[in-house]
Amino acid sequence: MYSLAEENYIKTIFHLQQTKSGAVSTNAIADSMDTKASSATDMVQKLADKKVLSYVKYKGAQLTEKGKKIATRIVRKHRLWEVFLVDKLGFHWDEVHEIAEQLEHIHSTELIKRLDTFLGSPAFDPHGDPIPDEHGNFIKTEKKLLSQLNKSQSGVCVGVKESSPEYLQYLDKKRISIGTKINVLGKEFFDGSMVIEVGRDQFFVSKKIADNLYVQTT
Amino acid sequence: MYSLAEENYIKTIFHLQQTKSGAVSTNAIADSMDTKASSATDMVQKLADKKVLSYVKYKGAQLTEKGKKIATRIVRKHRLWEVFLVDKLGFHWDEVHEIAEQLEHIHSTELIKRLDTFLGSPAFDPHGDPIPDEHGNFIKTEKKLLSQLNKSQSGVCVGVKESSPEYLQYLDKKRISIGTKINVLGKEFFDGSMVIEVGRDQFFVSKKIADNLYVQTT
DNA sequence: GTTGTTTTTTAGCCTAGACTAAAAAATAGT
DNA sequence: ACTATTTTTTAGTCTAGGCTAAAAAACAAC
Repeated sequence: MYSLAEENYIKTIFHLQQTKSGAVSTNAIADSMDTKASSATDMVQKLADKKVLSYVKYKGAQLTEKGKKIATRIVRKHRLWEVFLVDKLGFHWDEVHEIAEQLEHIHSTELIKRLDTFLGSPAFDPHGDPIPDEHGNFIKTEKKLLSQLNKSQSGVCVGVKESSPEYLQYLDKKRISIGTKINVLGKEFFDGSMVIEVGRDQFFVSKKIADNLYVQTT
Repeated sequence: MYSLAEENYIKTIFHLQQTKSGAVSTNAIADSMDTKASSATDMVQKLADKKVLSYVKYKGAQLTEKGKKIATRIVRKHRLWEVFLVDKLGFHWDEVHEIAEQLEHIHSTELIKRLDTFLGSPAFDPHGDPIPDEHGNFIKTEKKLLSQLNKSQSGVCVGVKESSPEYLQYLDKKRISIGTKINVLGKEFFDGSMVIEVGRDQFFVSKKIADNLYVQTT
């Protein structure tokens, strides 16, 4: 069994090594956990003793298979709970992260098995991120920002990057939500603004807006 | 905000002062928390500083109104989660306590409000214990052991005291579950055994069995 | 009321996990 | 290749929450 602190480190390292390849520096860990590098060093050494990760002084840490398994289990729990909060309790997709951060640390494999069944074994969470299965396998999605698409490409909205209430209200007004298909009709290279098609509507979006929306391309 | 340890102490003291009147001794707290009296003393002093309880050295602790409010909120969460686990996820009433012990510490008032609505604002948990409302008020039930009833009295099954799988299987076999009405047809004073009526069935139960079943009398 | 027993508290120590400040290694600039 | 700078680690300290052993208060017995 791992402590709350250990689980949080494992999860953070997992996410960091998803984006950047190679070993993760203690500084990167500390930064993304809002703590100090010295604390990260301590914990990384402790986790190395437990064979959760391999660690070379001054070089950084890398999760072992064991570590990755622990991490995906936590991610699975986090995302299943998010589905629960949105689908069953009616939370908005933007309100659930913090609560799921707490729920992901509940220990009970039986609970997760039953929760998964109760939710209909969803493959994606409300932000469009894939939910690992019991064995830790999950679908790798090609998740891009809307602003990365070019003219006449299209994608399905799967989430937002940094979500303020104002931004979410904007999306509501334009009838964009998870699963909405978006076609890029035109793109202005000068300022990155776009003309997009949503349902029958066609309208202009600034780069700032396109920079905050994640789409899944097929 | 209170730490996990603090919340557990508050909850334990609350339960102890429900059963015994007057101040709760540090020893009683330590016993029911599986810790040492010295640790309980430390924590009780800390909680007294925070005005959660009043504490007189060598005399014991008593929750203040503030403390009781905190405690009932935790109890409310615990029992709502138990309803969720049984009603929605299909757990048996006997399997949920440990998981609810963890879930009761999730912090989010909005979550509890929505969970309550989702569950249909239940008044009782799967063990027959009343669920406090948002303001901490709850129904005081007259909960007795079956063995405390006399001839020709009756009660509704609301829970078990110490539940082993064997005992629960026995109840299943006899078709006794939460809500089952039980009439006492006879009672033997020599050994405390009874003849009871459940539905159309009439049968003999030993004192040991009658000592483990909670009934609510009307 | 003195004495023995039990209960409760105090004093001192331990571990997890955080921190600061200083030392050491790695990296960069010339 | 040699400094200068940045990154990372180490050493030492702090707090929360436990623990043990000893001291102190409360209670019981005569």
